[in-house]
Amino acid sequence: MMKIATWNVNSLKVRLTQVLDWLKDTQCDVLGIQELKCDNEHFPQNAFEELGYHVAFNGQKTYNGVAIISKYPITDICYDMPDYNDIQKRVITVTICDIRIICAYVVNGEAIDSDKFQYKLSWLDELYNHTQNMLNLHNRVILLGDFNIAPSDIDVYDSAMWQDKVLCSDMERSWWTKLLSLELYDSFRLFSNEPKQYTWWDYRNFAFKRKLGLRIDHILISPPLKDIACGCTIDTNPRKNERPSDHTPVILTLNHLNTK
DNA sequence: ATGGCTTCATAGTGAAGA
Repeated sequence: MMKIATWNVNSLKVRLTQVLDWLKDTQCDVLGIQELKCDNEHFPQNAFEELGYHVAFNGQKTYNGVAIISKYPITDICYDMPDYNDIQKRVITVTICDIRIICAYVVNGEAIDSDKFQYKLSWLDELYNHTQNMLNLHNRVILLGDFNIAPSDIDVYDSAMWQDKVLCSDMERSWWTKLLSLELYDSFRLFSNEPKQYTWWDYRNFAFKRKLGLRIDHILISPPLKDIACGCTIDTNPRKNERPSDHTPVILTLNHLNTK
């Protein structure tokens, strides 16, 4: 059994104790983190290594930043997307146990009519190309992270209100469909068709307590991993912490994986 | 209800997140 998770922590500095406690509690093998909001000089490498984890990170001051934490050795680290000139640190790609893992923090996009949305669309095109390249080179591929896309109306607390809004627009959902047509699977939906299964809730208006959320954090897997996937769950417990992240972790479980 | 809350930043008429 191997547990692989994604979690947008919204500042690793603020959330470090919560992340370390969560790793101890869940015994997670691999964790992709987004929104570090810390530069590489301040990444808390020792704290993870003291728990027996390896780390790879791609951070910057103030915003963005991604990392991968692993009980197994990390090799072939690729920072950013090689063919895309982007000062924002949103992607890191590594190999762990012969699985190519892409950890991504997708651009939010602010609003459909904004410049940031145009940046989001071009950025998504580049992530599609990068993922396709990885699939051409590797059989076992995982693309995980904060996608800032709710794939369908059952992933949204008020789909009428969110219709044509950023995170739910036809443009973003078309990209999602195109991405999955590379033969990737939304691992959460392999095991559940239940609506109202969310990974993010607004800090405001008691959104978590009122169950007003979105499912925007995902773990996508290639066919050989689909064959050994035995569960994918959303762990809402960290959202109940004092000073929580607004996102909560998603955990994929794989069976029969040779970790040598 | 164009607000609500949180973080990082600076001391703003804040910016950004989702």
